[in-house]
Amino acid sequence: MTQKTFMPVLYELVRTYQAFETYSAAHIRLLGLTASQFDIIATLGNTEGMSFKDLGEKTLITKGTLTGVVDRLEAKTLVRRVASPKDGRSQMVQLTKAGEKLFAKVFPAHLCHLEQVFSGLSQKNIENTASVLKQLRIAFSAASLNLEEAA
Amino acid sequence: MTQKTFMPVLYELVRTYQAFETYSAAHIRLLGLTASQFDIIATLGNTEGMSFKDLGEKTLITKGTLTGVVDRLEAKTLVRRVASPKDGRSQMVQLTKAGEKLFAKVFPAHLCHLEQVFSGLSQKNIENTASVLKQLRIAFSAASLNLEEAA
DNA sequence: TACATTATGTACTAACTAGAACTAATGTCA
DNA sequence: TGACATTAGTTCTAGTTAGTACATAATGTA
Repeated sequence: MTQKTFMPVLYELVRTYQAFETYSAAHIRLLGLTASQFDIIATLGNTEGMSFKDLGEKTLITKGTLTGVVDRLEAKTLVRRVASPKDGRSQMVQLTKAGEKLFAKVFPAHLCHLEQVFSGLSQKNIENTASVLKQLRIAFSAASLNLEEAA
Repeated sequence: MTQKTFMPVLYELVRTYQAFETYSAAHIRLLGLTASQFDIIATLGNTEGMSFKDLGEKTLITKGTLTGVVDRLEAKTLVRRVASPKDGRSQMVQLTKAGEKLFAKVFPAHLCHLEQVFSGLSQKNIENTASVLKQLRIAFSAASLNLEEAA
């Protein structure tokens, strides 16, 4: 490991993620949304809405950022904030009628766009890729935990 | 493929990249740099410098962004701009003495930090992960090319 | 119950981001 | 050579990003 044999896998991780992001975001932009806005619409679709906390965990958007993105979606009247009846600190975020309508349009369209990427890959290959990525993700989680414990 | 069986692999790609980014950036911040600044310092280390174009391709930073990041590194006197002798449009970016000194310090330190992630993974696993990621990246490139050709 | 701790969301900052419009320099080709 | 297209880098904009500090509300404990 002293040969830094892990560099190629990090290189590929970053390049592949970037390739996904570029491919995906370009299509989302044509639909009139940013990648973050799409993630939120997609996450809220077919739900009763959820708290900022849950929404942030699902979309990987940190809370400070999420406030701003939801502000802009609210300004477009695609989502609304509703005070949680259970917790006075918590705000629920829900799709509006317009948000649901947009979800019904853009979500399938974007899945279709993504699907084309995988037409040349076997089911087995796809499953295997997900599996090895998960192992790598767990290795990062473990390393992060080690740091916290040391602190 | 109509079952959207590719969703798990995209989920893992995004989560794993995010885990890497969070783990890596937290350490880089302790070293007094941002992730982008580190990428540039690391790319320029042990070179004679390179053009904005080459630097952008290696670091995956687009040119508009790169101007700003280099501005800030220049303000810290870690890099300098030098007009290309061959091409009047082109600027070369080089590490200054201070930049080289910082490179010599932070680059090994960060590699060491990253290395710990891979201590629990076999060499074979690491190589395999890089290989399947590359296949996925190529699938994204091919899909992007299809779009360009259609246009 | 009173106090301390924790959790939720917002405000603010510095920085990054891609894209588009722009300037200046280079390359093409008729 | 002259007109045209392309390329390199800058500028500008709207938006995202993480982190920190903060106000408010909920929870745990004495």
